[in-house]
Amino acid sequence: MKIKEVSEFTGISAHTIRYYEKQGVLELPKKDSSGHRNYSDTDVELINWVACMKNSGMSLRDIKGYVTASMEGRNEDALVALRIHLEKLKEQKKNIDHYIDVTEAKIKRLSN
Amino acid sequence: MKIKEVSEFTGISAHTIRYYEKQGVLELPKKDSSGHRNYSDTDVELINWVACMKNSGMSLRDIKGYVTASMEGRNEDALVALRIHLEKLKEQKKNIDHYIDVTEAKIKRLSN
DNA sequence: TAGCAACTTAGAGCATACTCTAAGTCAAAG
DNA sequence: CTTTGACTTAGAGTATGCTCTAAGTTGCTA
Repeated sequence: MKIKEVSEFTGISAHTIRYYEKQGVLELPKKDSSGHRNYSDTDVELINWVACMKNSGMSLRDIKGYVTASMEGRNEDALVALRIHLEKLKEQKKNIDHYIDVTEAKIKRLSN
Repeated sequence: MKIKEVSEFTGISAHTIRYYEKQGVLELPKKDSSGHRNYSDTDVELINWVACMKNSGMSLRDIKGYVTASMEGRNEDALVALRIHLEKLKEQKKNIDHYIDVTEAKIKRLSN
């Protein structure tokens, strides 16, 4: 897959994919004979999961930690990163539930 | 209340409160004889609610919209801002629930 | 073979939201 | 009186995460 196809498939812009590679969040894929990025199915799968983590609010620093552990076969470290993120998501959910309550209450108070 | 007390009460730093005033998110409070900010109970109450909105992820632009409507007595506009924010919170909650599921599934898959 | 789209790089610019610095004023405590 | 600490301002700097630009190469299509 070329970068544009990956971009369309994952919803991350080509600019952003290159940016992630420059930041070390993603590894550079193999290049074809004319120097263009050529992504394997495995690469695309990883980028897709990165998109998911990004959308769920994981920081690039943490995504990089996950990806690096993953690429180096440090499976336990990758899992730890995911578990920490999961805890953050659950915390966020709790906070949002609270803020929904508070905002609903405020709206009710102002509606009189 | 002086700015430091407001800062302690609301959890927003004095720097940030001044920044909000410069950005027009908050109105400048009355100043005492030596030119220091002197916040009324009403001011503090508003800043506290601003802190709540900020913590729940409302952008400064939207908080400014709410505060301005509120200060100008445009109650319906203030309410609309809150209702829009409430919808965003509910959307966020849905997304987070989804990402919790996805992350848990990923963890399970990697745990084998 | 000319044109066009898609690719490449380094690096600049932007949006959001702070966060800090410099230089100075002012009031109360020792 | 002088030191301490909180306050004032304008404005610079930081962090995150893009987003775009410039200048150039490559490869398909008419």
